[in-house]
Amino acid sequence: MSVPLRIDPSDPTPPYEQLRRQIAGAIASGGLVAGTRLPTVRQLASDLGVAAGTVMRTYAELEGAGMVEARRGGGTLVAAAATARPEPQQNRLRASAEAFVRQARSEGVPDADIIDVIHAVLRSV
Amino acid sequence: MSVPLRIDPSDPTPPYEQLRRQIAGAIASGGLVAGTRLPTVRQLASDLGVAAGTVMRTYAELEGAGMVEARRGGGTLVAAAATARPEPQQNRLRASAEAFVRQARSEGVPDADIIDVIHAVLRSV
Amino acid sequence: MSVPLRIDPSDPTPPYEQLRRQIAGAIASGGLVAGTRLPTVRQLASDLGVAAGTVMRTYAELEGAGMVEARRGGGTLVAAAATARPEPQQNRLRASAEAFVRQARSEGVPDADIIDVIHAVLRSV
Amino acid sequence: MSVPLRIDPSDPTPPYEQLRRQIAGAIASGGLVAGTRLPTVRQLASDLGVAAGTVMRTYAELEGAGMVEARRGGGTLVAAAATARPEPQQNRLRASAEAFVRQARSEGVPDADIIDVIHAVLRSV
DNA sequence: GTGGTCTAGACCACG
DNA sequence: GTGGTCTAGACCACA
Repeated sequence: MSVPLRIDPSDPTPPYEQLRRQIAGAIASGGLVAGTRLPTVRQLASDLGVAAGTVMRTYAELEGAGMVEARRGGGTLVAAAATARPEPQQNRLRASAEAFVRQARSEGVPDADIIDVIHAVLRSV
Repeated sequence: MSVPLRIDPSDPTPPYEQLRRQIAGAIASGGLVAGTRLPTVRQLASDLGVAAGTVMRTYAELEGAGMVEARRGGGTLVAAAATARPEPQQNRLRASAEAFVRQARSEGVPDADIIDVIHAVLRSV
Repeated sequence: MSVPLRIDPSDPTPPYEQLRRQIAGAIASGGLVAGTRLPTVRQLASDLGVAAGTVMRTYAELEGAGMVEARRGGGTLVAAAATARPEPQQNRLRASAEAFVRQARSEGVPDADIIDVIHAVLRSV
Repeated sequence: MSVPLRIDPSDPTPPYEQLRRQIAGAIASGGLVAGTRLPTVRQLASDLGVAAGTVMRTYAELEGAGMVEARRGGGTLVAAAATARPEPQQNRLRASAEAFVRQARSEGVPDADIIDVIHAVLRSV
């Protein structure tokens, strides 16, 4: 299961932070387990269309938080120490749902519409 | 039940945007109903310890999104038509919903549980 | 042929709006074509003798209207899709056009002359 | 031929100035001839949904410019001195067309669309 | 160097 | 008193 990363240029939250949250979230929720190798700085930068410095900063912050370990001579790995054991799927599902709901509400979508769109998607996808 | 607004200085998301999301979320979730009067710009600014211009910008963005209505000399009110929303967001909402649903299904979560968790989150968040 | 921008201090219309109209007009009329790079915020500010924030606001509003695209570290460009415009304005445009046409007709101006004068103005203004 | 006055709350130009321009324009173009009596301050204020002070300021500015004369004991008249003789309709038509085009462009409407909407209106009205 | 945000205080328009 | 704008300068994120 790959972890899809993307940055929204119209979001005032700086790109390095958008990225940090997504990766941190994936680690905390067990989507990324200890020892997993993260993409190269340059690789990820070009994938996302951002400057290398932006990705570097993201990795640096994650390392500062102990969630990631930079190996001398190449490669950034998800840290063993601070990593979460894969949690029961219920919690991950819940976390995803919360993220989705929060975002929708922040865009002014009323609760009723949130429910509607979920039903619509379940029907169509 | 008043709506608690707060700013996290350690969050790289700019204060005006943190505020915007909280108010937008409160309106979308029904925590703030149409016609409710928001705190005055200067009042809220001094409560939060930020400059008046910061709150002004938050209100301005909400007004631009049609969620709020500012009256000169009067205050700032939650807009009556705070539900009708333009196209673009509908598409983004749909895309987010699809991503969420796909992920859940890929983990074997039954549709009924997807709906349940959304309702649970709407109630609790 | 460069586009002369100027601010009239004696005009009660706020400077950021005077500027916005001039640039928007230039784009709409084709005086500024897609991809053209606008002056930097600080450059234009010092040229006009206003604070940088004033120009920033102008650019921000233009970006919100989709007429301009700002790139961090790069400059501010005339947007490629500077033509696709949302609904509401179409209605306002239509209303203005109807008012204009009604007035002209009520004075006995033939349709052909109405068209002629519009073309003449588009050429000269 | 009545002169339609309206204020646009979403226009950053202050209401007293929006009003001033419309009346001044009507006088200059001959739409309002010398001696014509303007509406009462209170009357106009309630018609437009603005405060009386706003209309008072408008009238005061027009009087300062000599375009209008306040009569002791009631009534504001279009001044004889500075008033324009009714101009040939060609010029008035042209002035209206220019105002329409400027507004449309300031909203980002491309020239082609301006022409289109005029044709559409001519067909439908 | 370029866009973007924040501040602190001043002044204006409106009710 | 309430919203809205401007200034002047500082600091941040990005390329």
